[in-house]
Amino acid sequence: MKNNLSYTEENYLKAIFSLSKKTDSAVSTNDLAGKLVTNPSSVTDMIRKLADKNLVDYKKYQGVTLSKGGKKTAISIIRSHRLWEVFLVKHLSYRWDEVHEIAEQLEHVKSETLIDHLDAFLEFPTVDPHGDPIPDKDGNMLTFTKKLLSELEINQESSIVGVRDSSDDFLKYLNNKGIAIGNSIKVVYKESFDKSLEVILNNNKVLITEEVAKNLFVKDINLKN
Amino acid sequence: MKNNLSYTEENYLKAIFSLSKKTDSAVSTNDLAGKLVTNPSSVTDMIRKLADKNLVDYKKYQGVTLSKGGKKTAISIIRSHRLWEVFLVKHLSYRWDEVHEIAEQLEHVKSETLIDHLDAFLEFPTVDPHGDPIPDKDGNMLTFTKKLLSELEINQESSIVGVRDSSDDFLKYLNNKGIAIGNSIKVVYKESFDKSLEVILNNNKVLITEEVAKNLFVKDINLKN
DNA sequence: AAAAATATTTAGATTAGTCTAAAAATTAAT
DNA sequence: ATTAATTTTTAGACTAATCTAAATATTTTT
Ligand SMILES: [Mn+2]
Ligand SMILES: [Mn+2]
Ligand SMILES: [Mn+2]
Ligand SMILES: [Mn+2]
Repeated sequence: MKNNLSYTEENYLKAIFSLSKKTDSAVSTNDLAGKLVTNPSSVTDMIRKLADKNLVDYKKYQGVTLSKGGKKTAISIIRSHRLWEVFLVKHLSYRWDEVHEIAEQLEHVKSETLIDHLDAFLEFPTVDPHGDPIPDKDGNMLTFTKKLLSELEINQESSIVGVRDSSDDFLKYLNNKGIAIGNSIKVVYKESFDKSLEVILNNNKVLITEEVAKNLFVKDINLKN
Repeated sequence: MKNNLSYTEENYLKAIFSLSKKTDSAVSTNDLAGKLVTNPSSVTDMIRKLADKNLVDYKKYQGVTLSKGGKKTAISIIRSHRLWEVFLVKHLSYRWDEVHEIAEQLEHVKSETLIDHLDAFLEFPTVDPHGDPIPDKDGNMLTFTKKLLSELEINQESSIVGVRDSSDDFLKYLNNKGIAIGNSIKVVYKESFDKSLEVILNNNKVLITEEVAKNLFVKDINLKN
């Protein structure tokens, strides 16, 4: 398990993982370039390099998928990222909308033992401050069932478990409105005209626009956990 | 204060700081190359770059010194390094001989606020696990007076405050012998034959070789603090 | 099925940091 | 004060990662 990948290679693996989860198929050069804010030609170069290291499977013009090893590495970086986010929020008093950029750097620190020590110190959290599941030592993570707030049935008791849009702008917006992971939520009225929702959030009646409702995940309590 | 130096540039500044403190004069190209385990020619290149950024003062064949800004930056990286070391030992249950390499990476994480948050979380420690002083927010640090154990007067009560050799080998040795920062120490007999010392360390009589005595700093209690 | 549009790859340049070998400057020894 | 040894700089090459522009391939539209 002596990987020793560069900062850049690790970011490519993470990006491929994240994009392939959405579409559940090979990731295109252009999509990857978009995600990493670089040029398609640069992506081609790097994919070749990762393929040489057996971290991805790649055939010209066919897109790229993670190999078994590549996926394992990607997951371990995601684990590192999310644990650091928990640390920053729980112990360094950052808000959940402030931690992503710092975690982007911390996730690349190389050590055989660091992340497991951090995990223990944090008492093995299972979700990060944005509600995303944290893989354990072996790469397993909760796949709790969730749905968009916009799809939640009326009068169904639920709670906020994550965000679809994790841009700084959106997180800041939520923060201003006092909306956070773990908040209880129930839709009491759906306005058909503008698709806005009247909800009870932590016992307060609040209006939620369609745009927001489409970017908030809530727990789907029809299914266990 | 928008520095944005590379990992490498930061390491050069740290190395220049550390070498210039020892000799208290301009640092030679060769010494720097030795410290950074690189070639003199590479050092010349990098020094030029740092001089262009006004981080060092440099004239051909004359060695290099830190500018005011360069020194400030160097100190802030040292602050970061030492605070992370405290974190790793105090909260992630590492031993003091295990933390240096990880801190070498963590010290370079860029954030306006991270280190001050960490400092507060750690409750503003003034020394790191190796007994080295931690600069505060403004770059001030304790300059407690210390001397080598080999120079300590007989029967003088003192305590261990640091190491001169901070190689892994030496730290591991100390760890095995149960010698750590803060331990009380008193020399009861100096053997003239091999320059070994008989000392009382934490109320136990122990034999210390010259080699070890020359690499352990003890508090010089003749002077205040 | 050909043309047009889009996606991807190739070719060649660029930058940061490093390296080796050779040249020049400085310092030490005779 | 020459010569010799050492230190430092220059010159040129190399790798990783990126970029622009041009060349191919693929997909979509007609
Ligand atoms: Mn994040
Ligand atoms: Mn997150
Ligand atoms: Mn250290
Ligand atoms: Mn230290």
